[in-house]
Amino acid sequence: MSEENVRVRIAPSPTGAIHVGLARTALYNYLFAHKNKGTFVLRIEDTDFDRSTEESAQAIIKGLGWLGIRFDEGPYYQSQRMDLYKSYAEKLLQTSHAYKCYCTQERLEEERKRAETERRVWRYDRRCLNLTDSEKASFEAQGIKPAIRLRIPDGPTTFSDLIHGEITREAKDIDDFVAVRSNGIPTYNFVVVIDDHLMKMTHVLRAVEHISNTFKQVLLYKALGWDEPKFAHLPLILGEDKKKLSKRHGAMSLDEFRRLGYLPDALVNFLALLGWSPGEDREVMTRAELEDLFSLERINTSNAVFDMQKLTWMNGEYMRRMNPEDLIRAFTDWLAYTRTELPSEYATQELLSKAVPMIGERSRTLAEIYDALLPFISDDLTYDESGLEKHFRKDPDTVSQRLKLYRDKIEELDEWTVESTEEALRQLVEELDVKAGLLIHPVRLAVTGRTVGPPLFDCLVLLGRERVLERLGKLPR
RNA sequence: GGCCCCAUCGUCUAAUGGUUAGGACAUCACUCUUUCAAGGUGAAGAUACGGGUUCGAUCCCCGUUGGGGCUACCA
Repeated sequence: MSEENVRVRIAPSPTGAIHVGLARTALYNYLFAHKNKGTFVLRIEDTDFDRSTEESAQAIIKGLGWLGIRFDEGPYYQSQRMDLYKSYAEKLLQTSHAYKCYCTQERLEEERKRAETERRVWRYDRRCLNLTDSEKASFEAQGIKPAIRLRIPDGPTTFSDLIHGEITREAKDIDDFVAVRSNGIPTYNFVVVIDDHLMKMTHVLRAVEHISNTFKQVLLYKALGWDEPKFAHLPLILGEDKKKLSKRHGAMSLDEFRRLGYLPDALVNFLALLGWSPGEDREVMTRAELEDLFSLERINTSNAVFDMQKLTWMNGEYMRRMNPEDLIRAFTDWLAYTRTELPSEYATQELLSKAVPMIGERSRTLAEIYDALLPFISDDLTYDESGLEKHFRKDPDTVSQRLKLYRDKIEELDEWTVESTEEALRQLVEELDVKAGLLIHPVRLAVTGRTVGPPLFDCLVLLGRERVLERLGKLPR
């Protein structure tokens, strides 16, 4: 199924860190646009002057850029389009679809609270709906600036959602909401309609939390005599606690994922699968495949819990499929992004080019690579406690003796290679008539401080003879 | 509280008015292996409940329960 001249947008409010919910919504819009050869627009909804920051707007653009989500138009800033909105408010007033409201916020707040304690439903009581001219004049004389409210017409309001089907709400359940604040700044529900119309949006894909706003917006489209776009309300991404993602959920900002060492492609793939599935048991997909397979019809109705473990698994999949050069670049980019300095003495390009692919094979995030790299780029070893317990403390004298024997053997080696160091160990093992593991494990522990890592003899070569001899002589207790 | 949305393994999901309800992550075994990771094999694990409709419902309808969202002169 292909749509004609698709135009979609994301319209984030720049009021904080960009989190994965926004990223997923952006991704779906982006995929939908690409799939239909349409246009993807970014519009910054900064009508809340108190909370909006340019910094946050930039972070959103950067964050999406990191994910490889590019837009074809924008960013448009609503704060720069204020003049445009005025005439439409005026028009609503003239056609009696809206009215001026002089109620103070304090009074409304009070009423709301009272209703709450009395367990009554509060809705604006339309006190200002039928104000006479003289009443209005009196308020104006007192210097009270009016807000503009939309008059919700009687009867049910229905819209057809591409994912949920028809959804209806009765007029009594919709508030005469404020379209223009008393300070003259229009609100989200008002400008979103104007901009979506003016920008010729054909589809609005956004999270289900906007369903209740949609009724207000549909009414606005009607009042202004415009056709509405098609709506599709996406399921929410929930945290482990099954609540909507918010600031409370710590590691959920894009920046945080980047710091933790996740790859944008892996995150995109994972996010795509949160609320959508291509069927046929497909999971790991390239971006091109994603664009090709994506369709609104296969978006789910129910919310999805963000499963960090699965993301981590998928990230590992991507890391293992990367070629060495790309992996090294991703790793060094990550170092730069997190401002992680490597000790220059050992952290040479040469070492990185050998070590990173080897370590990357057994890591799931870039941060894990860094951690596993530590023994090779620093002489400040910390020894794994359970490793010491298992491979050393049970019989320290014997182990020390064996390590010393191995040290003596490899000190004499003509060449320092994976083969030669292994051959030396095999010989020693035979001479001592013990299992190879009895030597391998303590040696690994002594030279890396760890019980896990790349194959031992690769580690030895990576470290170089000098450091290996040094470490074999400096035993843990 | 009111309104709205939702309901398949712990999690992400697939499927059909008739299937042994499939896959993935996670878990647990076993295997491979110098460790770890990866790989291989296998195990355990779901149609929330109650009514209908139907020859037959996980699937369609209603209700219950549960979860979620919204309930601003935020978006």
